[in-house]
Amino acid sequence: MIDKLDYILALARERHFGRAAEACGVTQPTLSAGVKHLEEQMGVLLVNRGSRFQGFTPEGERVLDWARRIVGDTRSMREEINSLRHGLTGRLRIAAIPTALAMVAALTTPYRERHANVQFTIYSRTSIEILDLLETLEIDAGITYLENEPVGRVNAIPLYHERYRLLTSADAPLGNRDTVTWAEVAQVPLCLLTPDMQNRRIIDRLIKSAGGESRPTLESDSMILLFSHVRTGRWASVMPAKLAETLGLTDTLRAIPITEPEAVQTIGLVVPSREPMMPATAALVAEAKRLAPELDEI
Amino acid sequence: MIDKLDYILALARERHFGRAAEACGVTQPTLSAGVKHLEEQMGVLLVNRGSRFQGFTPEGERVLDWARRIVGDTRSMREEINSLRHGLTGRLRIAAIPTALAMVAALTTPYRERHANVQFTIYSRTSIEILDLLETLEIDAGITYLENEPVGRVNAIPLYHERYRLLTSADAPLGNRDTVTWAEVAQVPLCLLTPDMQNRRIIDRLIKSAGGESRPTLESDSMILLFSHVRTGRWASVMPAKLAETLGLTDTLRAIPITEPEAVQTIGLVVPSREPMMPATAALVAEAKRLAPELDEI
DNA sequence: TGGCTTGATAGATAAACTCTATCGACTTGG
DNA sequence: CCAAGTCGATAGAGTTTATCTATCAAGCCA
Repeated sequence: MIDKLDYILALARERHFGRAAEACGVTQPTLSAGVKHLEEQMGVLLVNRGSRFQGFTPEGERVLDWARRIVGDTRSMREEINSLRHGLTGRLRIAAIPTALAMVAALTTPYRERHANVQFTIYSRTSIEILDLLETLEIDAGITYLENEPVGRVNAIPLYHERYRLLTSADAPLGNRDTVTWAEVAQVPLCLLTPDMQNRRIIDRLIKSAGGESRPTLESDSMILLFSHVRTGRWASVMPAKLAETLGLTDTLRAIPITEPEAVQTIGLVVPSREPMMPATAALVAEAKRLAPELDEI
Repeated sequence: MIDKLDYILALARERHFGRAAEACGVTQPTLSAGVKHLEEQMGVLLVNRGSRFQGFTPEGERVLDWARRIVGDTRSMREEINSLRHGLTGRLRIAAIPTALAMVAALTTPYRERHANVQFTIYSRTSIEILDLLETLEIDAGITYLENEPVGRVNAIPLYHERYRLLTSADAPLGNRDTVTWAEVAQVPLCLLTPDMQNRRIIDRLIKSAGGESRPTLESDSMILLFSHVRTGRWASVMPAKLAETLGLTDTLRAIPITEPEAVQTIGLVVPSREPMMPATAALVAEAKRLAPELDEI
């Protein structure tokens, strides 16, 4: 029964019987039979088919919802019982927004001190994707903005505050300043994240509210790429202070506070709001709460 | 897998392999094998055995907790999918405190108008037992006091307010009064519920705070029994106004408001706090919310 | 000790599961 | 319009799992 529920979860992810079967470690006929069996048990078709996968029926969608919960709980149960005997083990799947990636180490490092047998998989995703992945339980935790855009049925633990800096070389325009305004930043050609990133949308909004217009000369979904451009001394960017510090400032590369307004975003850990949590996730939440007070000091 | 979890739930209820097997509709060896299989999967003993059932190990208790959730969700899923096609069906298990039993009909009657295919099982239990049954998901909803004693992880919907009356014959002492005080009530020989009932504890507290002492001449766990005694004209009791009205007042049998203080208890529907609820339970909550405003008018 | 209760075990049978191989419907590119 | 490819369903065989009946061994109580 639980296996079958797992089948349709894979099917929802892969949208393809063959690949879903592979993901479950069974052959395609086995998965097909499993789905069919589930449909017989429920007395209703769950999957629309017509010589290929065509999505789920409304009933199928509801079953999917329950299946995520039931399969997730089953997994949590195993992990909990296992952790009672061998301490925390398993793999923690975390997704973080690109601008927060540099801060993840602050969380994972002390965590690993305590729980050496837990492994991590960390994805770089947009804030919207993170909420989706949390909803479908494909990740155990996310690190993203806690404000601005609605978060769904999740628990949030504030981690630190993101403040913006103009990252530019010292000999570029504005490069000698102690602070700059958003109105001034709006005049500079920038490298920014792509507009599917909330960070970009926030910066666009700030520039716009300062009367400017955001027309970046270069866009990318990779902070590394943006930073490497700025590093040449010929480009500028706007990024969170902590990220700039982590990536490394030099004499010629400056991170200048941007004021008027001094924008502050709260970044936090978000986990699916289900009682009880997986032990490994609960430990991550504990670590986040322990860490939060000192993170803004760094 | 889910079957096996069901086995240990039955085992927890029955505390006996044979009876648990019977409750699950399988033979005892099948249930034994199922439990053993579960223990192998978890890699840890779940049940303490020594030629007979001796309770669960700590790990077993945790698995039980998860099993209630997982099995409950599975059941909820089936019910929901079924209700999408055939409307609400199934059986709603409700437990109510004795003093609220007369009010249950106010909830079940309009419910049944809307959902004719839902069947009811209604238990009379103490408020403490109701919370236990909710915790272990052995009932779908309870009707009990919302105040005084802590309710656990449940959602509560207020239904109505319980006000106390001295139920006595017109020609008995105090029988001609329009109101009486708790101090006066304390002087009268009473028939009351047994002390395991919260209603009794509340009345004891009220009598005590009025300087009296509660020494009922007759105790029972059945309101019917108390009422039938009062009906003879030779006994008196304290019971909620609504209950007295439901049981039927006559010229010679009076329900006299008790004042100083005028004690009011909130009675409400409580359901397990899990998202999402079973559709039949959700409909009961909806009915309760619909009904609550008018119940106090009756 | 002897009878009773309780849960584990053995062996037979039935049911369920999963695989390989193949089919038929549909899509796509030439 | 056809040939090749993709996708999911189906058939049939082999294996595994589940469940039953019958029986056993340990503990309990008189």
